[in-house]
Amino acid sequence: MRYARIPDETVRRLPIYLRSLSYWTDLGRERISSKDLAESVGVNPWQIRKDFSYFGQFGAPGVGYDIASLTKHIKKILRLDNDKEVALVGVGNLGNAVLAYSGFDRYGLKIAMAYDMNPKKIGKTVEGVTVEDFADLSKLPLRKVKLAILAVPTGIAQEVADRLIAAGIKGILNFSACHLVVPKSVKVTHIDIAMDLASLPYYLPTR
Amino acid sequence: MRYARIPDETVRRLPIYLRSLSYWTDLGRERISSKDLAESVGVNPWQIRKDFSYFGQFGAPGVGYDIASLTKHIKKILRLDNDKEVALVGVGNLGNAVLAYSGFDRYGLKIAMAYDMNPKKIGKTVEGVTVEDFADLSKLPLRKVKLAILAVPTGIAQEVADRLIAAGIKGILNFSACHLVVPKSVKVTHIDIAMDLASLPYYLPTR
DNA sequence: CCATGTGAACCTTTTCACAGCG
DNA sequence: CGCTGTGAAAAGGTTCACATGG
Repeated sequence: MRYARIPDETVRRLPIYLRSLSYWTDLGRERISSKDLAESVGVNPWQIRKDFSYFGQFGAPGVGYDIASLTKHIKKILRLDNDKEVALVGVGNLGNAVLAYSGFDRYGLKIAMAYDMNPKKIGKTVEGVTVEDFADLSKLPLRKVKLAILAVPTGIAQEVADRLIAAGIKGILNFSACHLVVPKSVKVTHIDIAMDLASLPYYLPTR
Repeated sequence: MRYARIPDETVRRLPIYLRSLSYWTDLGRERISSKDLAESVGVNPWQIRKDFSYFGQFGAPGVGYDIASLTKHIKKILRLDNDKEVALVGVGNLGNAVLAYSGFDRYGLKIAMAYDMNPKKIGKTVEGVTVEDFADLSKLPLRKVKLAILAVPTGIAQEVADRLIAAGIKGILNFSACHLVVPKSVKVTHIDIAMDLASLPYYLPTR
């Protein structure tokens, strides 16, 4: 069943594997078994083997997976093989945290530009990125950026999203507390910190 | 099938409904149909009706749902009916953003204390919360806090998680880039910004 | 008549068991 | 013999169609 449709859940897990593989690479390891990889990411070994089976044969039976080639292949599947620039919109508290975050390199992702509407912020350089005027969003197509991180107040999120899409953005990581209405050709991933926290109490022991 | 085991996916969606309901409440609306609610959160009407059916009968056929009583009931299901205090560990860029985030009230959640190991930060007050010494984590049980947000560097995340659990924490929102190993009685929700961004390119149009 | 509640069908994902290969 | 790859079974979730009730 090689290269058949890959389940969404598998796609969601691939970056997790990638993160762990980069960890093992840093430690100088060359091969890893589904069992060891499973343990380090917190899933079952057969889940991992099944996931990898969707995109061909990889491991050597009796030996395991070659970390370097597995990494390369997962990156290709996820289209992370070429470095990608990402635009950040909204340089408030959260935007600053995103700019300071160091975990993007591993995936070949780079926050290459930042936008804000506050005149006091425009022109300043944060973490090596100069904050540009929100009004210049329309010039985005020139830079061929396809991904954006939306870290603006909820009230203007939809409007900003519309403008991002008009500027050619095809993938949005949305931090604001609202559902975005977008064309089918645009993929939105949503992070709502409060919401994630809100589902925890349900799982707390009742006592 | 009332009050039978509620699917995890339904539990995950309940806070989304809650968020939308609070929006409609603010607008002064009293009743809402599954169709309207569905539209405002981006799911199907029958999904919503099915979700609600797990915990009893609510709506009035031909009329819709009473927003106030529905809100109350969802909060009860999620155990958000009593206000809950949350401990934040790690007051770096991300920790600051979490402290400044205003979306917790809606769920009856409140970041009531913050911890850091940096002497320069200890004692300072950020967003009304005074940063305490990391070493005082062990005093946490006295405050009956069950939830914590982990916003520390990846390298020390597991160690800090162990200490949180030792201090009686039962639910952790983990922002660090690693899988936490915890006892079954502890629930961990994981947010990895880079990882969420990393799965977007897969869904980009190939052209 | 309109909108809910739900059994049944359908689809997706996970788990299992084991064949196959170095 | 150890570990991968995979069909098949089981579980979990979504969609549908329609009975029901104000």
